[in-house]
Amino acid sequence: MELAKAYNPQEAQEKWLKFWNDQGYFHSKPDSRQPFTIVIPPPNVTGALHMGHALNNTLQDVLIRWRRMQGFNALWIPGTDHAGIATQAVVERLIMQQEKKSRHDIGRDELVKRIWEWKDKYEARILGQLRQLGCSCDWERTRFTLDPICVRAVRETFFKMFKDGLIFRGKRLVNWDAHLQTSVADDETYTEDTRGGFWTFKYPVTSAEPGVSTPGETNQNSGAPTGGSRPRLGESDYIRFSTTRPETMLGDTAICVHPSDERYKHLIGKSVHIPLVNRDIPIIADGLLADPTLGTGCVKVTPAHDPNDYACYQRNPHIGIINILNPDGTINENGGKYQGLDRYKAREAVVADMAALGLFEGKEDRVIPLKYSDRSKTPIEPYLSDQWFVKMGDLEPSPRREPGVEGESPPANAGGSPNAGLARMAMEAVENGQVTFFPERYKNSYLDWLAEKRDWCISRQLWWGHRIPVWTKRVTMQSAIDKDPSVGFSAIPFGDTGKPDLPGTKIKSEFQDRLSLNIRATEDGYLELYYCVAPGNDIIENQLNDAGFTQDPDVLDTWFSSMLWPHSTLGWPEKTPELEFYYPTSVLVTSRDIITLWVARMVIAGLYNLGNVPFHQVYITVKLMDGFGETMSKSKGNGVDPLDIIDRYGADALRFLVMQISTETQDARLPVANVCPHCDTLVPVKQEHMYMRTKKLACPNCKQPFRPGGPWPSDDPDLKTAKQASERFEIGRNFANKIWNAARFILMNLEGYTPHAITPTPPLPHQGGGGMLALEDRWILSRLASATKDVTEQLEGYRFSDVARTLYDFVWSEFCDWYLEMSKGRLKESPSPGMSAAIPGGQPSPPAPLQEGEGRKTVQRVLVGVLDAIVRLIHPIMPFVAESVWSALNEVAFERGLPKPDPATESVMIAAWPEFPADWRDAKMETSIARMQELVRSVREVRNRYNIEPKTPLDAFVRCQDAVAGDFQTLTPFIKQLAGIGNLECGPAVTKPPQPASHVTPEFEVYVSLKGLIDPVAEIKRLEKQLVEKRKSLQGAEAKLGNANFVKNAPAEIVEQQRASIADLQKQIAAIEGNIKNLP
RNA sequence: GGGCGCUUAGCUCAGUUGGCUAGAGCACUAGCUCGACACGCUAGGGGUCACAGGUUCAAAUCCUGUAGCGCCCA
Repeated sequence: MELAKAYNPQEAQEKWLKFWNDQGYFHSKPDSRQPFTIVIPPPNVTGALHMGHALNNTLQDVLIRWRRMQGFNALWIPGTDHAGIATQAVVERLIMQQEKKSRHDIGRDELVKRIWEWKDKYEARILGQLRQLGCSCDWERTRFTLDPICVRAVRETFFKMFKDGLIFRGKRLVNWDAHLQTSVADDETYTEDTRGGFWTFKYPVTSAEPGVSTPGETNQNSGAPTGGSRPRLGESDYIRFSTTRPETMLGDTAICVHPSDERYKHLIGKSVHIPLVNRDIPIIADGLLADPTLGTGCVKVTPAHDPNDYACYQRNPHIGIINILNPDGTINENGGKYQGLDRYKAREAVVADMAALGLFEGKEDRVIPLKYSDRSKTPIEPYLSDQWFVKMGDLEPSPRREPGVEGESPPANAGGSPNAGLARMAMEAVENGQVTFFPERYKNSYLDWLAEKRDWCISRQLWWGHRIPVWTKRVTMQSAIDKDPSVGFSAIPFGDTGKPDLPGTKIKSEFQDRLSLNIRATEDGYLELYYCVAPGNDIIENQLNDAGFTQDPDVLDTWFSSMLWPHSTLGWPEKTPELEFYYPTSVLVTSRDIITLWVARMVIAGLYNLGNVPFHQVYITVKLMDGFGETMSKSKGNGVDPLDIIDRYGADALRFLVMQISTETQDARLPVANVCPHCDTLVPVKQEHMYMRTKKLACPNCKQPFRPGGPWPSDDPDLKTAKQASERFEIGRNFANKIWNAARFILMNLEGYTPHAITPTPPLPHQGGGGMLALEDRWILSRLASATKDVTEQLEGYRFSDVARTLYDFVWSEFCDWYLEMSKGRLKESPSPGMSAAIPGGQPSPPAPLQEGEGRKTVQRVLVGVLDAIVRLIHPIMPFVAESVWSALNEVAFERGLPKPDPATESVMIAAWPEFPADWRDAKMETSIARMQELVRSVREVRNRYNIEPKTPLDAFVRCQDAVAGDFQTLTPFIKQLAGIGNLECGPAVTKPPQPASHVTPEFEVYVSLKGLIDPVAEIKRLEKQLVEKRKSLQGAEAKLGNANFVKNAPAEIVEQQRASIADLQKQIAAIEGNIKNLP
């Protein structure tokens, strides 16, 4: 049988993807095996997958394929995430580009419809990419965070939390995107240095004490004069301050100084006048906000529009809080005459008016760090608004719950501490080892973040997502007490007492598992009623609508649905067989930047909903950087498309690289190159090529121009754009080809193969008729057993990079470089027995019981057996080349395997993971071969040094002890073959040829006869260089042994090692010196 | 400001709990079509382990500090 000369990844991918899929290997259902489960971190449907996804998903597939082979019932659930704001923003931008319409122009229903269309397209694309990578996901179980099963889980969780008092309404300063008119999370913003201004103003100090104002009063009174009479002021009666946002003066509610600042001590408690809105505000002392060393030492306080000022307000609530912005970024009614102006227009107007009043002191141009919305690329405004929160802190001693209700269970308390809140519960799961992190250090980020127990703002002012299942109505206190029919109470199942007392209003018992009520009194004397409806109660929802309640327009933070992913995908809240069998999942593979946002919340949700952690292990992947240590992104133009890589190098190559770079560090660099669209040359990406800064680049090879990769808005018909790649993928491509060709060689030599048991134990000579194992056979089996054990342990410890290296070294440097070469003699011997190495070490070879071609048969079995094991071991990493070789083997060596041959499975995917007895490993054997390798290398080195034709045989004389000579004699056929030796003599009494090239090792000295070819001067020079090195080592070793402390303190074996090395070195030095003397 | 990581050959990285003369791949140099593989074979050159102290018989490895790069949190 003969394979193609080179491995063709595309052909293999096409063939085996279809085969695996048709065979249904990816599908899992509960059975009697032990489960091994992974849920995919659902990629956002925002766009296509990038290299980071490829990395993450490759590792998951490696784990799944490996565990499946180990006999686990392996399930990998795929799916995608609706990714709230990210997706909505992308689609809104598209609609704006194509139709010049905003979301308000097309309306909520239409926008949501358009986003679904986008989602369908990108979901298909993403899942297709995963398939191309070879991911063995159970596609029949594909989920989407907005599909009905997930919707139900979200509503169930929300209802449960609402009922448990864990969800509450509160005012918070949020990042407001005035363009998209929504709040955005911190991670959806970025900070950029922006040219701005730094204005200095002064406020006149008034003598009167300011009245204490509440927010409500302040709002209503804004614009009305307060503070009484104001006498004329001197210069010392002003307070000077600076700001980068003058328009926020409209919302100032205090001036703040440091309590220890002598300049202002006498003013604390007095007030200043804001002429723009004709309002007096107090001068307060707050050591946390004011810094006496900066500027004037005074700062204005605008609680509603600055996070630090808001914190100051929380410490000093009496100063009040005034919101001056409308959602669209214009000034609202609290801005007096500036109402309706855009905030930037208002800024100009404020500065002009202050100048006109003589209160403007000057402006300095300054570069300031400004927060931008990642979605709209417009500046963020800190903005005060009503939001829904999840309470993260510990619970009150008596958790707020409706009294007397049966079946009510407190939040799962898996951590064990009484009254542990959500954050505490999740911390305990990690502290007590129910969840472990790899690498371990990441548990610190998790614990530190949870320890803050900050409440989680879960509402988003978006249209794309899970709509908040709360119906609201604002009523007067009296109408509530009167159960006024006009406010719709007749439709609502209010409690048995007939009166909504505050708080803790009861709901009629028959509605308790469907409805939960929260009532909030407003500052202006109204009641706000919030009904949360459990899923599947459309009738109640309609009743609420009919009674004039409105559903909250906001949607939930995307992470609220993502946190349920490990159990919602399995059908929760239904008690499905899948949930029973696969939950908790085995491991989560994800990136470090969402440890807090996602991992922690999944633990919370798992514990809260099911009383059990969602996974036992968390593996945090490295983060991919480009060659300059910058994060990769499409917008920079240094991103690599995984499909381009698969096209160019093959999926196996991509996967191998991923393994290789997955070390325990946190970053991995991947230098990126532009691929010349004309001649396919790789041109390294330089930093000046990024961000579309270079429009045109000349190929250094073909000199033709092209455009470097980047987020170009459109194609250029005249200038082709480069795809991107990296030559680092070549190692994986080459490795796949190497495996392929090793298989090709073996398959070409399998004629007459017969299966038979192969085992290096019990020791020789006979294997019950299975043929005699030669030394090299036992050696490769020893190495195989060792590599297999290492790989298994490395996978268990998530040491992916080590796995790649172990396999690469074993397959390439041991199996191919040495064993395959050594096998060639016996393969040629057919049909009569010939060259084969018996066991060295003085044991006489048994009388040859060999039948015709027995050596060939044995080596065929070993070759097939080891190749079979290699293919299994490599399969999780490089499934396509593995399956290709497996299927080829199935044609000619269907019965195979170590130690006993068995009929092969039809796919390597479902073959068993190899495991070999520990006693296959034989250190003595490995030493013999290593010594032989050194001998061969030293002769080759001589040949290369003197530029002697490979075909010219060399005579070699090896001086060594009898035991070593015995080994060499046994291995003579290989030594001659591999080093190109004509005559080989070895033993203690071997005489040196005249003028030899020499090589000295601790165990033997080689002399290669060069018959006058030698260059004595060069040879002496080389030997002297070696002498210097050896003497230096000798000195070092002698110094150590001369140190009494070393002999006293170091372990005996280390001391012994040094002694032995001194003896070796002395011997070698003497030999080299002798060799120099012998040269003329 | 707090936390984490990185700095080893021209490049990308290994280097287990300190212990022989610090390794690999790519790149470089020289030589190879002997039927597995030029995506290859053979050999070679190339490193003051960021810097400065300290602990130790012994430091790339442990400790302290400095510098640079990067990430996370505030």
